[in-house]
Amino acid sequence: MRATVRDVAALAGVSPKTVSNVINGVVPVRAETRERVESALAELDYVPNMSARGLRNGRSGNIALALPDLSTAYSAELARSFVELAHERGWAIQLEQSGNDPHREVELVSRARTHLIDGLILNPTLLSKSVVAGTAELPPTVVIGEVEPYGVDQVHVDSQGAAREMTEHLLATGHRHIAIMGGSDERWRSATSLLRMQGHREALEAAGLAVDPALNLVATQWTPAAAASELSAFLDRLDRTGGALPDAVFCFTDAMALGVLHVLAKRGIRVPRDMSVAGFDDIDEAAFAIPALTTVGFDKRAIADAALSALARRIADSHAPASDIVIPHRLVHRDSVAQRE
Amino acid sequence: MRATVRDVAALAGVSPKTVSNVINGVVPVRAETRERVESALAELDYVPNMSARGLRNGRSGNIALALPDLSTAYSAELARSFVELAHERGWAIQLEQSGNDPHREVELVSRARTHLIDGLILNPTLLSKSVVAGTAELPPTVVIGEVEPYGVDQVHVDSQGAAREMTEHLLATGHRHIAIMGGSDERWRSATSLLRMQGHREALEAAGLAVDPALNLVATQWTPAAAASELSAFLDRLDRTGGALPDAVFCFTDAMALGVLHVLAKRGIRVPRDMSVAGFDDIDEAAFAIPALTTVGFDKRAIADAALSALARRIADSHAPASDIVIPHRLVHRDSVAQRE
DNA sequence: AGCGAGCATTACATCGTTGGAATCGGAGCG
DNA sequence: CGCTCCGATTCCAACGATGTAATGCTCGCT
Repeated sequence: MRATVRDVAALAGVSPKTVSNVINGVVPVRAETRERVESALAELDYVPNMSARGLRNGRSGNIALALPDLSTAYSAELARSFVELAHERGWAIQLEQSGNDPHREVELVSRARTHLIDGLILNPTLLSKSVVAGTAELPPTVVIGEVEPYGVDQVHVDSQGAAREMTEHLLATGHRHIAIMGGSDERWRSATSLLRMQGHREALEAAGLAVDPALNLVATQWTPAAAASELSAFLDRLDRTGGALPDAVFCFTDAMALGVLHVLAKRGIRVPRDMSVAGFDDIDEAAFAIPALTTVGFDKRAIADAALSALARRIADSHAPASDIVIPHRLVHRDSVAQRE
Repeated sequence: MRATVRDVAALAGVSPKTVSNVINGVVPVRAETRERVESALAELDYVPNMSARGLRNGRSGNIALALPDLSTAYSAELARSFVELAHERGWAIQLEQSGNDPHREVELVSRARTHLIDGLILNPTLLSKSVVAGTAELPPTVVIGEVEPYGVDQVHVDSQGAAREMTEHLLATGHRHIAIMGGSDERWRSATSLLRMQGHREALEAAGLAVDPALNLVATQWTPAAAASELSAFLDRLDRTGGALPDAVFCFTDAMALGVLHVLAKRGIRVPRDMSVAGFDDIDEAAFAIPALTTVGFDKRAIADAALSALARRIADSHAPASDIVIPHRLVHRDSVAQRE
């Protein structure tokens, strides 16, 4: 059996509480006593029982990380940073998947209590104001990504600004017919998508160009497969109608850009010579795409760090004002965008 | 505050234990009483406190999933399946990263007890027999991947057989100088790598060919970046010495294949015309590589399912004989391997 | 030596749940 | 009518850690 504080106390010749004091280090303990206890701890290989500790002080040491689709590279990179940084703070990460299912998002928020969660980090795609507001008792929650501000702590990049910059860059390099992959329409919409569309539109309008709705490609999932199939359908449509190719595709995630690059390569459309492609996220694979992907980069570790800090603050003081932390981004210039004549 | 069994009991006019009996359903409860309790449960929106339950009966409902590198696509896909399937069994997944650090692997195994873990699913790269054997009290553990059999439940694909088949396929399509990416040598080794090398060697020898150690490319991490840099160094070496290009590269993971494809594209070495490339894992991105990657596919969901079943069995009966489940694989033929005349 | 101050340590109770033993109530039997 | 028996329910204790209040100890000062 595992050693308990009682065992350690007996071995060190002190009371259980003194052992607890040594471990937690808040109450002062005489140096000599501490030493005895510590060697007893080591000898018995004591590991605290988190259930008991959690029961006593209401903390489990677990926080949930809920991501929309765990199988994407972006999720993986984010999860990695979270696990590493949470560890440094003595937290373990419980992984949850929200899917693109709004019911699941609601359930996660309301049922988070089931599994000993001290806090919840949520990356919603669809979560709307009412969902969170409607829940009486929310666990301490930090939202990654951009949603309507509803008084919850948020950490995110400036999607709108970044999209505007990328489109400005495409315009500056001579592109005039820029398709977007991952747009929203009446069939499918997400907060992130809308913001990136908005930034894109702003850049176009500032340049005196109109938004062409035919160039808004909607992917119901932000995966390579969905993007590939959407782009194929689009190109087929162009073939039939004899429409002109766009000179660039701005993909709202790198994952979709990979699907786009694949389809273009397969059809003999050369990137960037015939068409430029830009992404968003700067996932590890982006640098190894063919050609290397020009994209919007930001520090995923910084997101995790900021989110965990915000969560720690929220747990400590549930009435603190909601924070809204913006993680800086930058355009990462690689080889998939070329200067047009 | 959250409602407790006491609150529910008071509302239903019964004792706490009766409430517990209703919830757990092992001890018979009169239908009329059960109804009263159940409506009280619903009214108070009772959620059991898992810390207390865990303290009482030693179960937390959490299992740990420890993967070597969480940022890879393969890890992400696996994690996704695990999270989904674990949920169906009422478990939550706690994510851990073992890195390629053997100390960390040891620590995970021995310290797993810290965080209320009912079981551990471990995907070791380096874990050796002694590590697990040396630990006095192992939590119920299932190993994903192939390691020396040391009496622990295992779930894995037949790496050796799959590698042999892939090399046979490359030989059958006329390749004669096959480099491997992800091999082991005195500097770096992993069980998986050694098995795949072994399968590769068997195929070569069966065809009467010798293994050329110069074609064994070692990547200290199985990432696109490491593979790209290793391949670049190799090609530079060939340039200097005027050696002949291999006609194929068999990458021991798809992630590395992506790095390899990128380097080849950048150097103008056409795939598959000048050189074939094969992978292993069939990650989602493999179908969207340029060209689409020929690889070894297997059902990641089946791995998760088998591992969870094995773990459930192990938790129920810690003395059950160790199982060794082999997940079937298949060659997935795409466009990165061509017939050499 | 005596006394209080102040720090180190202990005893006890408690967190919420659930095994196990004890108890209660009602049905069945002599 | 009383007794047994059995199923349903209750009571009690325990899981392990820790906050609180009480106690013990040492030291310095007179």
